[in-house]
Amino acid sequence: MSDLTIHNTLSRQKEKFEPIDPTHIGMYVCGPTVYDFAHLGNARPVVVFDTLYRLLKRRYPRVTYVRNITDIDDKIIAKAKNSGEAIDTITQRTTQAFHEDMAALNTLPPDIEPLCTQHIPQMIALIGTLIAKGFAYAAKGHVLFNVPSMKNYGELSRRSHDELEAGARVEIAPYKKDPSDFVLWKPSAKDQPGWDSPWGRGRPGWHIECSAMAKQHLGVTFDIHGGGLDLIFPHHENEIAQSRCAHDGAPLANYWMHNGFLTVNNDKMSKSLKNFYTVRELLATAPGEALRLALLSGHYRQPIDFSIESLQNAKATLDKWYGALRSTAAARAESAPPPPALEDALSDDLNIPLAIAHIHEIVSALNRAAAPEEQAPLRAQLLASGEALGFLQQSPEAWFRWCPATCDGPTDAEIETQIAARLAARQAKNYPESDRIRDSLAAQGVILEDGAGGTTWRRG
RNA sequence: GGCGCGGUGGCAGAAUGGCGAUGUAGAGGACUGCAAAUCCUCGAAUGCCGGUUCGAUUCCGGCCCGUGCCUCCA
Repeated sequence: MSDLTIHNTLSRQKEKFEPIDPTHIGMYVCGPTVYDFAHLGNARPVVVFDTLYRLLKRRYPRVTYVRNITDIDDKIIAKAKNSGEAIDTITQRTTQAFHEDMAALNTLPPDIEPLCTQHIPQMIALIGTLIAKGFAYAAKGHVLFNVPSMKNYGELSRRSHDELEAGARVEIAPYKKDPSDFVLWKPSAKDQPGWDSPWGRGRPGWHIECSAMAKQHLGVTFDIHGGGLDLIFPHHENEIAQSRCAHDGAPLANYWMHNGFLTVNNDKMSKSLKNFYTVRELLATAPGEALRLALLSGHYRQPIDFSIESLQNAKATLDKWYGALRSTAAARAESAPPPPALEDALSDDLNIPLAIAHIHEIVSALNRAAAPEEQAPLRAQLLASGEALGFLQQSPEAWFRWCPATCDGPTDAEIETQIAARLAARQAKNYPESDRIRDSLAAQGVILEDGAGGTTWRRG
């Protein structure tokens, strides 16, 4: 197996991955703020880092994957105020929906999924350390990180302090010592959730949670930190500042990985632009696996322009893959590891499009193979390759019977009855009648395929 | 303004200092009662201009076009 290389945002280059401890890899990925359904852009890093997680698990004996849930945030507070719902109700419901949506995309759950609200003491301790070491200060109920106090601030995003000031576009709070200082702790009004702290009742700023939870679950320095491109600045930059300054300069993570954006009609998909699709609404129109393939069809660092057409293409591709499995179902596949070509593609900074091309080649070979003993090893390769990328884990029958949420066509049993009637007509050489049945089903979204082993069907 | 990313067949999308994958769409054929699926065959691409080089899509420079970040963001 070839070396694993990773594009490290710190160096803007591909680097050979050298784990801190080859027997135990640590990975942290920023998770959702739970105030609303996940949109497809939120799902991209989850799917991408799930694929990396699967690769790491095959290459190393143990991997700890941590993905947090941000369950305290001003957007959540605002949502609760507007809707009249309790914050806990919103965060728990949204977390559950997130879990359901991500499971539908065939993502494995992380090993640890910490909640911010359960790590307040760790955040307070970290803030205390930063104050004690002279990197943070309290002012008017806030605690702020003093950016000029850190010499190397800006290494990840490659921004100098001067550039930050030049680009400042927000109103600068009067209690800040420096315009680029950011909040570690802020006061809560009586009607806002808050926790007692040495600086009064308040709540954490956005960035401190990840520093505190990463330290708690992965230690001071760990291997890989992932997230979307837009988190590089300010979120990850500030995480680095907090953690390094609290830990005498020790790195937070050795490798920083960032996925590219998802666009819709070439515009960034975002809640503020209101041009987003939620995962949930798309799952009503297409199988989760097709959504996953659409999200993985481009390299993880490149932008992906999502469209309904790209989703349909992904579904058609999976139809072909599952079709190969269905037509060779008689050849029992033993289990096998994914082929080296696929592992090499994934090990080269997660070249998923190339890995998918290898799957196409296996499918073609499987379709060409006539003898069961020839098919069996190819099936094994196909199933293993699919699992490596989070595909092909259901039965072909289940795949082809998938129905959208609005499914109002014939039931499985009705289809079987029609197929039997058509078979009788065919045997009587009553082709007008058999074609009428087939056309009738086709009009209802059911496609029949006559094969050597009988007639199969699928919902299109 | 500062920092950054990208431009490859109709579309999607890899790779590469020398034969430019893969999928899809398209054309033809095999198979089929007819289809569908599958298989076979075929046509089809490196934004523009320079430079380095025996050779550039790849490296360098310029230009054009698109796009992201610069304290809500995956």
